Amino acid sequence: MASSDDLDLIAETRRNWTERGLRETNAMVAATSIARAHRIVLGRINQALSEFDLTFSRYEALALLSFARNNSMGMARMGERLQVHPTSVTSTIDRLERDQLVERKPNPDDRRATLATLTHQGREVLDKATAALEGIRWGMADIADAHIKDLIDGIAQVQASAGDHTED
Amino acid sequence: MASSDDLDLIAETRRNWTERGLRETNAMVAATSIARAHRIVLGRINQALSEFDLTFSRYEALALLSFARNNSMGMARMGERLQVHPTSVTSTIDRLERDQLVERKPNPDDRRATLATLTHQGREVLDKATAALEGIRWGMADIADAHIKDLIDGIAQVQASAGDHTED
DNA sequence: CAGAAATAGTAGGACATCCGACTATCGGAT
DNA sequence: ATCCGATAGTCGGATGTCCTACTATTTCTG
Repeated sequence: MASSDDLDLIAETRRNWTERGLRETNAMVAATSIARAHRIVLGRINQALSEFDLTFSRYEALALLSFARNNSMGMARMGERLQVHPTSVTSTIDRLERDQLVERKPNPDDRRATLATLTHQGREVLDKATAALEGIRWGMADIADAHIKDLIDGIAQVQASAGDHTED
Repeated sequence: MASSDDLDLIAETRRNWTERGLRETNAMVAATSIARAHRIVLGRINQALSEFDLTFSRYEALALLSFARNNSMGMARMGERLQVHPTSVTSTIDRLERDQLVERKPNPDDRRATLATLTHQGREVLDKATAALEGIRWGMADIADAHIKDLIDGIAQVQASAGDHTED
């Protein structure tokens, strides 16, 4: 089974590092595991979304707008909510606007600001894409719900610690 | 504290989706959490590595070569071990070779293949970078070791399930 | 042994992400 | 009222990742 190969891979990596005298092997394994899990899960999700010419980043942006008042939100606020750099928001909205899923509109109260607004077409695509993602359980495949909860708890530790270190 | 803001963010997202009637909210939260944890941890690691003009991807490649016989390995095998696409290996080795941390050498036993070999300079940079990463606990900051172990176990479920679904 | 299938690596293109720099605008302090 | 720092958004550049397509070899098959 390929799954046992994967576990062997990690075990061997840990062994190599331990032989070399590394202290924080658990932290090292966690970091590499997060990177690999990210590639695995994002790969599955993006494949499911490719049918709609979407990526997970763009999907998240659409979903965020769909929860906002008037389906509309300033770009800076989107960056805060999605926890990405402002220039990433620009890039994401560029592509969503190109595909007519989102519109840029000026903010009448602040001429610096731009409001991203979900279009009717954007809403329709979002709903279909959501159904597709539910079908694949957001890339979590056949992992038991109990395991998923443990995973969320573990990652929450990372996210919680992030708030205390963003001010470097 | 910003950390509670982060948790609020997740809680609010979950609430929004639940109101909309989503079934697999745990899977959804897990997927978005992995993506954000990845950005957080990789950001910390890459910042620590920037001092050495390295990124985590390139660091992983150097480390992999350092464990190989003769500090040398075929590119295809590197892709398997790092679990990335062959073209990503080409790109990574390109940059490592540009910085003279790795050399490409022909494989005398197979004229299709190319061996990536760690240079003396690459080994020195790797050792310094490893010390720096230990200093920041591979981006896992002040998370308790017990929590890290739980996180690893949770992610292992994702990786284990990956082997059974790559043949789509 | 000749042709087909598989494998190794690269080239070109699309995206997502970050950083530094830049313009426009807002707001507060003097 | 005016000047200066903070904020909103974009631009250009670098990197990492994937995909498709292509060349060069190797290996299998009939």
